[in-house]
Amino acid sequence: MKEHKENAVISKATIDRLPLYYRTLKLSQQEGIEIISSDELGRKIGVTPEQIRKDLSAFGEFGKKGVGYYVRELMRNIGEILGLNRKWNIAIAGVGHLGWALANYANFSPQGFDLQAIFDVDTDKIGRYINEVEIFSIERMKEIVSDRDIQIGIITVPAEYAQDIATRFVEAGIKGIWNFAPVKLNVPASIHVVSEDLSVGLSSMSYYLSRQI
Amino acid sequence: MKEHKENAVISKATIDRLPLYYRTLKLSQQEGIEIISSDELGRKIGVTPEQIRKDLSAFGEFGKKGVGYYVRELMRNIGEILGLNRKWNIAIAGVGHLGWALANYANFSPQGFDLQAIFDVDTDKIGRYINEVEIFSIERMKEIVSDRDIQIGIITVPAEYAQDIATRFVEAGIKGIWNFAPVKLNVPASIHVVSEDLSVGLSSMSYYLSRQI
DNA sequence: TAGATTGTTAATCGATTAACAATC
DNA sequence: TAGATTGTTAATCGATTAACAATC
Repeated sequence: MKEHKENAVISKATIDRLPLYYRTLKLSQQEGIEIISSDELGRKIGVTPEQIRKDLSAFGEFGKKGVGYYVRELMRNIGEILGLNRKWNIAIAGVGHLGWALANYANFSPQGFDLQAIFDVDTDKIGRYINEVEIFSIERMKEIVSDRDIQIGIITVPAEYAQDIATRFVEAGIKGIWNFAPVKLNVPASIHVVSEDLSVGLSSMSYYLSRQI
Repeated sequence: MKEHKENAVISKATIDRLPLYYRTLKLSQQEGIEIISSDELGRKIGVTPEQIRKDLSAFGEFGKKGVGYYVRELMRNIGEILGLNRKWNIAIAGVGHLGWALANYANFSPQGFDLQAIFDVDTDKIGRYINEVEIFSIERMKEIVSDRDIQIGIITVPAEYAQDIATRFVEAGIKGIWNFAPVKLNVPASIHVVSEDLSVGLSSMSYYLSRQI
């Protein structure tokens, strides 16, 4: 088997599909499936088999011609590509409804994401715990991000405070931001920002339904 | 001004940017800005001005050459395109952390989305209210979706129940599904599904940070 | 008028799909 | 071996970017 093809630029679309492959493989494994074809995997995910083979080929040769993919092996390979074998320390800023929901989300740790701290400005909330994770004052962000080696910051504060929080996260030494506030964040290019803009989903839904109903 | 160019197929990418334009125009309007150029708008959103002009040109001519776009007018036009002037009745299925957060999300109604009902299986929750919206048994879905003319269903149940809920929503007469469960839903092609797969965001973040740190 | 900025066509870039040789 | 399925190259499709005439 070839090693990873370094140098090749891999499309964002491909990267975004890898987690789907990983998740579906995991489910298949739990069902006791040991070998899966790109056809079968694609059917489960809603992606063409050619797409899957193309995506995977960017990283190596993980299948067996005439046979398919060994579920366990492909899972391990994709997990390695995605860096899921590694532990990431994360922090949430903003304990509103969404921040609270995310802080209670149980599936972070099995995926290697370890919630280390929660930040808020509300003095009523500071000092409390959500699932054994302490809520700290935002003033202590730098100290705690550094002490606990937190690499990823999650922003669930209202839009008007999001840029300030992003800047604080960056100054505290965070490397990636998962942003739920509906604003464009200005951060250095070295910081990786993933934005979840929930308002887009409903509006685009409205567009499509308008033309139909 | 031309009317909407019917027949033209508009890319999903374009549709997904319209809500960003709309939101940014709204903010600009609140700041008292009356005219905005594609350049300025693009700078605020993080999109090229050419992209904006191209996107808008699919629907008509909304600007004034040499001047820019009248904020109020462009907002009204995009709102109309997105169907935001219309009222949509929505329902949430699943009062977990995320469902609860969404049920408490205050910004639905100003955007024209009216939460009419919440569904759950938990008898402790049924009969209670979240922000004056009642939680009903899932058994009553058909009746309530029909009575209240609910067009959009939001799925925030655990992955293993999502398909069942989707099927029930469809049978109840819903036209669109906003799905937060990490599964591919099998529904008739006429049903518009928007999926928010939150697990993808963190995993892709992990990919990019792995190569960097 | 001169400068600015739109709307649109053409060029480029990127991603998906099709086809098929390789091979298990 | 024959059938199945991968990995990859080529073809197609779609989306973005560049360029510029139109015009306010």
